[in-house]
Amino acid sequence: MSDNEKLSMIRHSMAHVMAQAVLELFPGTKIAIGPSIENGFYYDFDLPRPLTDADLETITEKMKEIIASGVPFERKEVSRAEAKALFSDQPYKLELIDAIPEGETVSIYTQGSFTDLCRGPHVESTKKLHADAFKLLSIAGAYWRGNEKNPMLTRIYGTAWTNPKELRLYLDYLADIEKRDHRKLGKELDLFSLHEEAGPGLVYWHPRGARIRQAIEDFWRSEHYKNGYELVYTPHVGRSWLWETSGHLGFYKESMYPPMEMDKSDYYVKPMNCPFHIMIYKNTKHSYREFPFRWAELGTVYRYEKAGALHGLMRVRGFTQDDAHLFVTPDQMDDEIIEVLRFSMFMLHSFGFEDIHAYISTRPEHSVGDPEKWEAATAALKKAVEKEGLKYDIDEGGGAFYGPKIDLKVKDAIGREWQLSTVQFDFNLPERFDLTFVDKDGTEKRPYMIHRALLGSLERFFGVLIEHYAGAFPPWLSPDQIAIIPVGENAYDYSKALEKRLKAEGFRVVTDLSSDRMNAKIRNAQKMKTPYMLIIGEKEMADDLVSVRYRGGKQVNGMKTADFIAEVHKTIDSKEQL
RNA sequence: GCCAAAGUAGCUCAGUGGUAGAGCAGCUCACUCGUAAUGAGCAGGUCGCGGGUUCAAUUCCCAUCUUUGGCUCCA
Repeated sequence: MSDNEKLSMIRHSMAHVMAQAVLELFPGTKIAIGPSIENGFYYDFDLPRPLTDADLETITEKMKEIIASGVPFERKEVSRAEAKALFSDQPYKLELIDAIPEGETVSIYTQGSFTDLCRGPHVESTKKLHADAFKLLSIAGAYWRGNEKNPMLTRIYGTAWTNPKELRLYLDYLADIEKRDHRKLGKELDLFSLHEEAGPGLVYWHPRGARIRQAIEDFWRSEHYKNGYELVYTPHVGRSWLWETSGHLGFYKESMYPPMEMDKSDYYVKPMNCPFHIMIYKNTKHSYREFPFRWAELGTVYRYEKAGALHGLMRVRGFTQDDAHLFVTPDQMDDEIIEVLRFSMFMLHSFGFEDIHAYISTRPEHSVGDPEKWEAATAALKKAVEKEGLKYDIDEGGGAFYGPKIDLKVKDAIGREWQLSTVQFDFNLPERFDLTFVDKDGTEKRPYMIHRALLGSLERFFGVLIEHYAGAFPPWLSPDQIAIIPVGENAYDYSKALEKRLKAEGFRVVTDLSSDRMNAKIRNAQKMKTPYMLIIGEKEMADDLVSVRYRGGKQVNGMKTADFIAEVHKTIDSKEQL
């Protein structure tokens, strides 16, 4: 048996123990399901009253008693009728029994006073569980069988491991996640804010956050020009005609901000940029000779996200997509996709993401467009990921109704996966807007249209970056790259002159002229995770030197200022982390 | 949208049926200091917003907004 199977058995058994504890503490509770999941387990209950965090303690104590009692887990196969009789007062279990396909065995597991309908397997006895290697983590709501039409049950999440050391490691990992939380760091580093009174899900980029965004955007724009893109700008609102034609008013209306009426027309704030880029395309008749078109825009869009779905920078109502639309002829498709993917990988690598996984989604049941085109497009996507040597999974039928796609997910510094890039074919909009070009033979043909975003949205990407770097950005992205710290007042003028000199090099520099002690200034710069701190006093002033304190704590005293400048240039230009 | 919890000073948080408190940040003054917090003082809050109960509500109740953890959703 693999370690994973063993762990999942422990977790599943732990879920049963928890259910027993809950039933003993809260008689009358209806139990639903309780599987093992990644890192732990949960069980869904229909409880006589809501639970509090204090209840988790009580349940934990009860679970420890059950574990200590060392009762065996006993499997028994029963008939459907027996099972129904056993669970006659458990409506969710009855529903589950009815869902078991005819002819499949129905098994139950019993430990102590608790019997559950369960396929198993379980550990032999609660002796095999470790009373100090589990922890109940949270109480949450969850729909019965995941359907929002069904009643909402109370879910208790827990984590369980083979020994206390593993549990501690996992809890440390959770603490690390908390430390990296972009909402917390966003406040501490003064990067951005959200204002409930001014509208939820709308992001305010503070100067320090804006510097990072500026660095990202500058890089993004110059790379797009280098890679054969043109940049465009389009409006933020459009008349209903645009959204009727695109079809968004038909299938996406509930996610759009409501219309504004003006001159007897309805105007909508854009939830996406594509129809606008299409208007540019339609402005003139196109020849195959002009192809391909690659139009990119940092386009700000607004979407109505359900209140409960909002989450820091990760899920917002207004955001800027690093969007581009490619219009290509059928014979350019393969090469273009390869290029997009290569470009995408380059961008992600530039931001320190090395571990990248691709997901290709193919044609769903309900789709628009010629199946042959779907085939060709999907083949182009596969060819591209293979050419790039990317690991990939295929999500059969997981594409949007309008075309197949590749999503790229990156692993961050602590192994969490984030979806960033997406490349999607669109067989819907060219049809709806009747896009054409004149081919070699003089006939009008339909171009292929490809949507792509490399970073996803700047807001979300920013959130991911904050968590990836835990706020300690590589120098090329740091809001302040260098903090000058004069030792005493006599070094103030010199420090100001040095600041000017470093700024002339293009560096982002601050000088701390506050009345704080030098130690406090170092502490403050360190807390802001500034990569370079320059300590300036008599010695440095005398010989045009700097004493460098690096963010990591390393010190190099008496460095020639010119050498320091060269070193910082090198680190910034190479986009290295410090 | 659903279940649950929370909302007190700029931040982190304490507290109470009798109109609020700490630390940090801010401001003022003194100190000018050699690698993660100098000291003293001052100022700062309709206790999320609306309603109800009460002699009295920040505290109890209802409603609402927002946030958090999940669920659903993410074309």
